Amino acid sequence: MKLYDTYTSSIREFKPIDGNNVKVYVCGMTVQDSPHAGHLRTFTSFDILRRYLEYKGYKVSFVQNFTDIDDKIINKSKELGIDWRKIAYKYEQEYIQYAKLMNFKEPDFYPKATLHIQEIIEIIQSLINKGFAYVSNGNVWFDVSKFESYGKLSKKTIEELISGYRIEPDSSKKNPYDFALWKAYKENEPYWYAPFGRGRPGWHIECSAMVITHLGETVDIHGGAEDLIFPHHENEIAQSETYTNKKFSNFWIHTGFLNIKGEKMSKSTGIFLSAKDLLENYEPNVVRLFYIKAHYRTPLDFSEELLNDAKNSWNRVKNFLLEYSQDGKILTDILYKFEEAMDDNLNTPKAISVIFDAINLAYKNREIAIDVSWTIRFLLSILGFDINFQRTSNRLNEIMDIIIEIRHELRKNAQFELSDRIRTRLKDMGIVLEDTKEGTKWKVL
RNA sequence: GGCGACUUGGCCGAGCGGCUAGGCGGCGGUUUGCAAAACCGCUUUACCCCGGUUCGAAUCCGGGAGUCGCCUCCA
Repeated sequence: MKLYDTYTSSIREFKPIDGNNVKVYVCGMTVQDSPHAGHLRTFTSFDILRRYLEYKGYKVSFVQNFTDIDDKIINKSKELGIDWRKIAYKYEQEYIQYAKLMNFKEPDFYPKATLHIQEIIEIIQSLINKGFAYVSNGNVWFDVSKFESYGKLSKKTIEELISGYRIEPDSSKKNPYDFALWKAYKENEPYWYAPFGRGRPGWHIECSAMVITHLGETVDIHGGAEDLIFPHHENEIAQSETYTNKKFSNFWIHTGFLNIKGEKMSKSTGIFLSAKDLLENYEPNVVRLFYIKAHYRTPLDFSEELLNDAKNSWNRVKNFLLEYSQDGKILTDILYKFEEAMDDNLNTPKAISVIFDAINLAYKNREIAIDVSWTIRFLLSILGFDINFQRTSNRLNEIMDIIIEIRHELRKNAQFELSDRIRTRLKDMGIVLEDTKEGTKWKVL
């Protein structure tokens, strides 16, 4: 299996460091606000990475954090007069709610920054002792000039960074590109005691602490969306590798953005679609299909039209699976093509085309349809789709039997107006009737 | 300004030097009481532009144009 690695800017063969065990760390949400559709795209990509690695037989340790302390959370707390912990908890729970809806496989652990303050302090103290960090006005800064390979992930040099620096540097820094490991206490802000003064962790350090605590000094895969390459992941590398003297991650995987009209979806610009709005209007399977119809590294534009395309595509899959819902056997030639696509840096658009090819084939060659359907169900489950959509109560089955029986009488007597009205009304509430030669079939959309 | 990614038919989107990608939409037909679902056919020489390499390039090389991202918080 091959994966694109940002660090080497190349597609490389993936091999776990430790036998069959794969350690994956994904940078999760800073719980400062409700999740939006862009977040869901990113985490869908990593959900599929994780599921596919497991399908390949690896034992995956999957950790995705919550950063539950930062400037925006504190500001919001001040603004609303609500304890910052309550705000963080609220958005954390919101994220988990949507993650469940999206059928993201639950991470082995959801660590939180504020539960790792001791580990953070230990790392910072070590960096100070090693001479890579310095205390200034109660802040602790990482001295970037000391870390030789700074910029190697984002392909930047310190010189370039200086020339491009666009904001007023903090006066307590030696160099404008030094970043905060620890922020000095300010009035009315949360703080913890540390040997170098009370304050709170800067952004970046919490991830290093959580990775090292839960997965170890070197992980197989570290990921996030592409906006994390710089400075977040660059800084994680600098502080972690200085602390451990070991390579921090074997692979760096970054996902493309979800855009709206070509512009990056982002809370700060106001251009975004909330997870709530998205999932109220489209079922999770459709959303998932929409996301993975594009490769995870390419930018993807959001629009109603494209969501509807995905919805119609999904209906084709669903219709096929509902028509052939019996147990069958796995067709290995389809499975092989699917694996070939997925092994190639998770080429989900190609993998989906394998599924549609198989459906087309089955419709033209119905004796294999049951096995094709069975195979597709298997493939969809690897991709994280929830295919148990036939859940209907016995009560509903009985009611539908009665309705269909009555409609049958009506149609026999050519009372089409009435029978059509029943069909239309049911369709409005999401129950579709199909009058076929073999009788009337129904399904819940 | 620096660095990076991208540019494929009406729309989305694979493609990694020769072999129909796939989906959605549209049109016509088969089927149906009408629908739905499905099937068949069509949607005519798709690959940003200009050079080059090659028997052969959407695919490789050079140049140009454009879009987006990162360089500040961001999935």
